[in-house]
This record gives sequence, structure tokens and C-alpha cells, in this order.
Amino acid sequence: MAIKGRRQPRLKELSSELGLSITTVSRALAGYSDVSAATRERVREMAARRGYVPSRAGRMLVSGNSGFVGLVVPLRDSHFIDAFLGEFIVGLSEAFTDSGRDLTITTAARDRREVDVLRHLVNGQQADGVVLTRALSADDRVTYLLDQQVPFVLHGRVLGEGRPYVWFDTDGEAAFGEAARMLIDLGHRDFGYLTFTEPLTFAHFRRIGLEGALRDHGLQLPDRAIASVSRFDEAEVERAADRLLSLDPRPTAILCATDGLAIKLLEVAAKRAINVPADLSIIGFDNLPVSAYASPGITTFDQSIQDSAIHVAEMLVKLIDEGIDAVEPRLVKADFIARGSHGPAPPARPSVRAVG
Amino acid sequence: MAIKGRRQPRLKELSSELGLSITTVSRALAGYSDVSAATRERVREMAARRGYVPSRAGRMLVSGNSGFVGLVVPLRDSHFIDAFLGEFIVGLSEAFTDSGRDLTITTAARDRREVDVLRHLVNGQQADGVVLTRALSADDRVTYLLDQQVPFVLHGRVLGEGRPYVWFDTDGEAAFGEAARMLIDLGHRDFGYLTFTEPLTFAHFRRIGLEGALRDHGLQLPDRAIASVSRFDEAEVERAADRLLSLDPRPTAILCATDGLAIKLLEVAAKRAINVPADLSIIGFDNLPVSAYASPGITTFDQSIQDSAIHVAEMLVKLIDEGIDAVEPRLVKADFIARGSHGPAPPARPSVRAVG
DNA sequence: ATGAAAGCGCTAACAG
DNA sequence: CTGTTAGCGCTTTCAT
Repeated sequence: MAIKGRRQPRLKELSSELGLSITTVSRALAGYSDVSAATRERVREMAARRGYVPSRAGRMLVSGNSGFVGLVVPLRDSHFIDAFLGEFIVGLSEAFTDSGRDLTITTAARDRREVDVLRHLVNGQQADGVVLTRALSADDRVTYLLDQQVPFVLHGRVLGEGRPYVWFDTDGEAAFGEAARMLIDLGHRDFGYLTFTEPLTFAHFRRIGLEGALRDHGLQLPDRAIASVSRFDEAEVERAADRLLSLDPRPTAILCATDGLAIKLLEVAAKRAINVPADLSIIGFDNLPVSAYASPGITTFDQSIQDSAIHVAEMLVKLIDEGIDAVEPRLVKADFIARGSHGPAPPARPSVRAVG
Repeated sequence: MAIKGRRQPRLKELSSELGLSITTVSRALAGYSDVSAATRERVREMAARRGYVPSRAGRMLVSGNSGFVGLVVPLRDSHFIDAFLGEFIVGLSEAFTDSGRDLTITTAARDRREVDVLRHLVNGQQADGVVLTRALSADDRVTYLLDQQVPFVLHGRVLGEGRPYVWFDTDGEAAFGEAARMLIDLGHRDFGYLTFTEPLTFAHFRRIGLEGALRDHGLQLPDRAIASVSRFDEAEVERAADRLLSLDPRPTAILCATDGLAIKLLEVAAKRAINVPADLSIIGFDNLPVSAYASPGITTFDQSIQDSAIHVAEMLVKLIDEGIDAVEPRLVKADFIARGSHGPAPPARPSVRAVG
């Protein structure tokens, strides 16, 4: 069943009805000055009345670009992260629509690797540019697109890529540095970090932010106090959280790479009758809707997903239109959202280690 | 900056390298039997090695369809609903990708009406079919697409449309009927319904499900016990909830058209020191992630957004390929999720009304 | 079994 | 100012 109905008019039809050549109609619509104002008006009026919309295919063929911008959605993660995607997509789409482009979403489903999907998108000239989310420290998507010289904007950063590329990121290093300093001021000395096994760049930066602040105060984050879990294995979180809470001395403050982790940690702490924030301060990142409803509310950082999306979209449009020299990578500050999951360090307890 | 780099090979290039005509290469790739097995293999091998992907534009032009399926994202709602969108989009995209199609997302931003966006999509032949979400009782998008004979699947239903169309919906009527019967069994007699001002079809069906069950038990839902709020005005919810809780007699059970509303109601009840579920039972719909984290957890219905999306996508593909006779509308059951926000009716209290 | 030619809708280069 | 011509990449008759 093709699109039937009152068939969409094409240039040919308009031109024959107007008694003009196709070319003239085309140029009139494009607003070229070399067509008389009178004709231009007449053509425009007719086109509007007939609801003429140029065929994308025709345009694509002659211009060489598609008018589409691609987003490859990574493997499906947890529900929490899907909330991110929804907002991000809406933001992107809005911004692209404003620039006359459309967003196409492709999924790297099951066995198809993301790079293959990208290759398909790029080689089929289905997209003039691409948005990537969830950067990995070493990200083969980035390498591939740089090799192919395809315009793209990365939400996040990669590590150790020599060539220039356009990225947009939230400054997790500064954020967790700030959080750590605040907690140190509140008397905390024993810190923990709950993060992902996968080499997600944001987790890396948040960690070095934390470690940097500790070092500045003569403290450190021992390896034992870092627990990591696969982002695809919900069950693992519980074990990891458990392990952190069994340390001796037990951390009085645990920073979590994301709110999703923070919430799980909160649950595990509750099961062990560890009071948050009296016995344990927890800090997350992302400001998920659930974080406000957990009890206590999760203290976290907000990065306004919609704003990020809009910026990313604008950067990509500029990159496509004006080239890489026209656009600077951007690092934005995350807003600290103080809620109930952090507080002063508990009074010092005798620790096996400290005593022995 | 167009896509440069090791330029994507086109048919012309492949054919000249192989010493064959464009036609032959095309047919070899299409697997036609009238090209010798040997050549076919040779062509295929070369195409694979060069990473050939047919140009979408060329295909579109000759076939008349785009290979794209459109989703018009409605006006931006609250954060809660965006969580729905994210999951829905991922589900759609996965299913469409499986059928070799891609999903394009267009936004009805700011002043552009959704129908205009649809018109653009349809007339520009940018999509072979369309997915619509959040049906309104009288939905001009549906009318328009039916008029234009454009294949579409509606997530939800409209009321009073005579022509056949393809829809997929969750049976909110059955669900809230079930919930009401359960609450009646628990002793509840005074019910309330918190819903939206906008004529969203799902809210309508959930309401008549509730009303039907009440009627069957000789009860009714008085107009005063129905409060509605605009889905774009978060503040209004509080006033509406307040009003419901000020009724005399105060409802002992309030059903909410969505979890988003239920959560707001829960907050307002907490402020008024109304204990849930001892004094008030609350039931929502959607099973948002936050609903599990509210305290008490919201009793609700789950409709598996991802499954819905996959079904919708499959229905649309079938509709496009085989026509409207090949596909039946579908009504699926929602799963009841019992949590802590409902319970037995409180012991009867003297009501001004009952006493007077 | 293979190739030549036409045409999908559009725009750009070139004539008149 | 307007029209003719060519060509973007592909598939589909129609010849050979």
C-alpha cells in the first residue's frame, strides 16, 4: 500500500498547470531573483494551495546530502538510562527540526555492532552527520568516523585521540572534585567510589575529580574502595555495594558514577540498617526523576539533558555547514543538587585497622 | 563539509571496475537469477569488499517509497512522560531496523501544529508510514492521515471515527474495572478519579472502566469526585488533588489516570497527614520507575512500553507491505502491579453529610 | 546472460 | 526573464 489519495503534486504537475517550465517553478520556489516577481508570486501561491512539498529523494540526489542527521542508539540499557535517551532525543529532534533537518534513529540491535550500523548509515549517504552518545575511553566509533571524515559530535569525550573532533561534555571531574571537597569539609576521610566496569569516559573523569580532591587534602582512594559493575547486570550492583559497605574502615562517603548506582547503593544500605546520611553519605550524578523520590533524596548533579541535546544538535549543524574550524568542543558545568543523602561524617568509630 | 574521505563507491564505479554494465551489477546484487552464478558471486564479493551500500536517494526515487517510517513527537510534556518516549522510541527503532527500515523523528515544536508536520512528512514522501502516540478522543491527525490514505498505526484509540484504521491499545477500561472491583471488595465505597483536562482517550477508557465497575455494585462516581488537570501545568495537580481530599465524604480510594498524577497525589496526601494506604488507597497506571521508589510504592498497571512499541512497529510494517486488510487492531491487557498504596477501606467515619 | 535506454524529481549550467 | 539540457544513483523494460 503506497501513499495514494489526492496524490502529492510534483514540480512537473505544478509547472504544467501554471504553463511554465519545471526549471522556472523550481527557481521561483527557491526565491531566485532572476524570475519575475509576478511569476514568483503566482508560483508560490499555487504551490501553497496545492500543498507542494519538494521530494526529499530528488533533493538528496542532486545535492548529495540527505537532510538527515543520524543517531545510533546503543544497546538497550537499563530503564534508568532510557529515561536519558527520551529526553535527549526530544531535544535533538527539536533543534534539528529548527534547522530544517530531521533526525533518524537507528538501533544497534542484538548482534549488529554499532560501527557496522554507522558504516551503513554513512555509505548509504543516509545522514549528513552523526550524533554519538555514551563515549567510551577508546571508542571505535570515533576512530571510524574520523577515518571516514564524517561529521559527528560526540556527547562525552574519548581519551588519547590525537585528531581534533567535536565533543560536548559535562565536567564530571570538576563536579566530583567539588563534591569531595565539600564532604572533606564535613569531616569525611574514608571515601568509596561505585562505578562501571565498562570504560565509560564520564566515569573516568568523575573518578579523577574525586581522586584529585582527595590528594589535595592528603587523602587517597584505595583500590579496595573502588567497586565496579557492568552496566548490563543489575544484580551485580548489589554485590558490589555490599562489598563496599563491608570494608574496614567502612567508607563514610561513597560517590557513585550515576544516580542509578546511587539508588541501588541506598537500597543496600537500608537493608544493612546503615543510616543515610547519618552513617553514610551518598552522592550521585544525573539527577534522575527517581532521585528526588528516594528517601532520603539523592544528592546529585544535574546536567540538563535537554540543553545538552540542543547544544549537541547546534554544534553538529554548524559542523556540517561550516566545517570543523567553525566549532569548538564544549565543557559545561554540572549543577550541584543538594538533597538528603549527604551530611557530616559520623563521629570516628574504632576501626580494626586503626586500633591494630 | 560534505562526506568526503575514501569516497563511498556507487554502482557506476563498481561496474567499471568489474568490467560490467551498471545494470548487471544492480541485478547481481538484487539476486536475480538471470545473471550467471559466477558473475553474481564476483559482483557480490567486490561489493562487500568495497563496502558498497546502495544510495538511499536513488532507491527512493525509483521505488517511490523512502524506507523511512515517521514518528511525530508531540509537544514536550513533563519529565515523566519523556521516560515513556525513550523506551517507546528504542522499541520502535529496534523493530523497524529488523525490517530494513529506519525511524525518523520529527518534532512538533513550539508553534508548528502536529498536522502540519505530518503534512510535510507525507507530501515530501519522507515516510512510508507514520506512528502516532497519545491519541486524543477526536484527533485531527487521524482524520488527516485517513483522508490522505497514508498508512499509520495509532498507539491508543480515537472515539467516533467511522473509517477503519489500525490501532494498538492497552485495555485501561478492563484494568480500572478490575482495580475498582478489588477496592470494592476491600470495603471502599467512596471513590475519586484524578485525570487530565485534555481529551486523552486512555483517560476516558480508564474512567469508564471505573464507573462501570461501580455501577455494577450500585455505586457511582459523582462529578465532584472527578478532578482534572492540564498535562502541561504541573502546579494545577496540587490544587486538584487538594480539592479531592477536601471532599466530604472524602474518597477512601482515588484512581489516577497515570502514575505521574498518582505520585503528585501521594505527595499532597503526605502534606495533609493523610496516611496511604490506611486512610486512602491510590492506584495509578503506567508503572513508571519512580512508582516503585515512592513510599509507599504506587500500586499500578504495567503495559510494557517496549512490547507495545514492537507490536506497533510490526503492525505498521505489515500495513505498509500488505495493506489494511492484513492487520487487525489490537487491545492488550495491562498487568496489575500490587504495591503499598492500596489497602482495605478505613473504618467508616462520621461524615458531615451522612450525619446531617 | 548481458547491455542500452529511459525515467523517478530535482537543481545547476547554459542558451536564448 | 524563461526554457532546454544534463545528470545525480538506481531499477526496470526492452533489445541483443
